[in-house]
Amino acid sequence: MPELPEVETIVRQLRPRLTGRTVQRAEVRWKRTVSRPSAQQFCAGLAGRRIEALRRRGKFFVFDLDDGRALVGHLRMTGRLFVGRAPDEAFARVVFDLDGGERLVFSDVRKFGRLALVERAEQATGAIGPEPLELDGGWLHAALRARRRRLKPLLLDQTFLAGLGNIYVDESLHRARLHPLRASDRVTRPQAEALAGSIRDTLARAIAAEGSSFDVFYRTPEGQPGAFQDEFAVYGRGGKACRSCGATIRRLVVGQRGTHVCPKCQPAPRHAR
DNA sequence: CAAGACTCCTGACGGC
DNA sequence: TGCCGTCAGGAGTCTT
Repeated sequence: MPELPEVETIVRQLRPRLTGRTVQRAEVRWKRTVSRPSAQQFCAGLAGRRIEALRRRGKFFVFDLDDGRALVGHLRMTGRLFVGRAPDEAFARVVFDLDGGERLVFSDVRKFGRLALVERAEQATGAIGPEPLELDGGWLHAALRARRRRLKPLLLDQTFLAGLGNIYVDESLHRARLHPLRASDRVTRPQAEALAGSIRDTLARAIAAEGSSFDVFYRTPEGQPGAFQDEFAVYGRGGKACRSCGATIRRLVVGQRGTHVCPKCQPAPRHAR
């Protein structure tokens, strides 16, 4: 599942290849992939537009266009972006013909991914929380205490913090030695500092590794897998030994999400919400 | 306000 | 071998 590090990697790789390019034509092959406006208006609005800049906001990628509007997209589970040929043409949902004869393909097996053409990027991203790469421990402490939520679902909530998904929440909580069921309003200041640090550090290391690829769904636009899955401490490691203490990693379900914890490093809270 | 259920999708996987 | 049920999961919506 592409999360912040994967989207960041994709944007970094696409930036030199797409900046300054013009979209000559857009073709929508699966209408629901375009969330707004209509597929027809989406194509008409993009024709002839030059891509001025590429950036990321949370898990969204944003292409700023020369008319002031923005093409905003979310990969959700299985969305992928390719310049040139898509490995499997059957999953190409939206195809952009660029100047110079190249093309950009939005491919998506499960069809959850979305693209939008909007006046301002915020219209597509909604009011999401701050970026976590420079997360401040003091801010996080205050924000956690202002809510009464379990830590994991709160960290997954994009309106609270933008960019974390199932993998990096589990990894960050383990590194901070906090249990996912811990009540957010019972996190101490030092624990919040540790959590902020582990989130920043986990994301930075994942970006350095160009993201995580443990199934066929995430590849960089260059077609390469990421390498961060080799550094997972808990995610997908249920039944295996914790690398820091040797205890057996457990898999539980929190908020309908597969969740991985080390019972020794992350003791269950007395006051779980 | 918090949390659970349900929905959208399809490939992968376990069971027989 | 092959069919079938179940599951995973980001985020929005609805219900409790």
